[in-house]
Amino acid sequence: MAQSDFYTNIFDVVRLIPKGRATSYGAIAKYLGAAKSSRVVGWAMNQSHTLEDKIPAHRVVNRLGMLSGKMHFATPDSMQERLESEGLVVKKDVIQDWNTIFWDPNLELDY
DNA sequence: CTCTTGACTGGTT
DNA sequence: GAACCAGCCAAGA
Repeated sequence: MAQSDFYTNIFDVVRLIPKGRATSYGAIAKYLGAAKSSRVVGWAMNQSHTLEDKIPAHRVVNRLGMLSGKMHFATPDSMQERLESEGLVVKKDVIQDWNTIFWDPNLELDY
């Protein structure tokens, strides 16, 4: 692979996020066995826009359900727009009912 | 090669 | 409860 396996795994998990749900950087990192490398997950998202295969990075937010990376999208509003179009409720850059929307790969997926 | 920064998180103060 | 600090890892200057 061009990128390290860690990066590939990150993108793979993000693509598996069901529509109408979202997860956090830490959850992905933890799923990959690197709970303390959440920053790298964020960095991977930053790289995602350079990839040929675009990934639903808008479904990945910080642990508070806040759209921390919205400013890195083409337009800051595109992230919220996408989430809302998928049935999520976003208010003030924060996903409402985050506890319900949260999709934990550690619970939903299995190696 | 060294230093800084960052789409994070958890623990302290 | 907001603010600050430390750890972790990759990329850019």
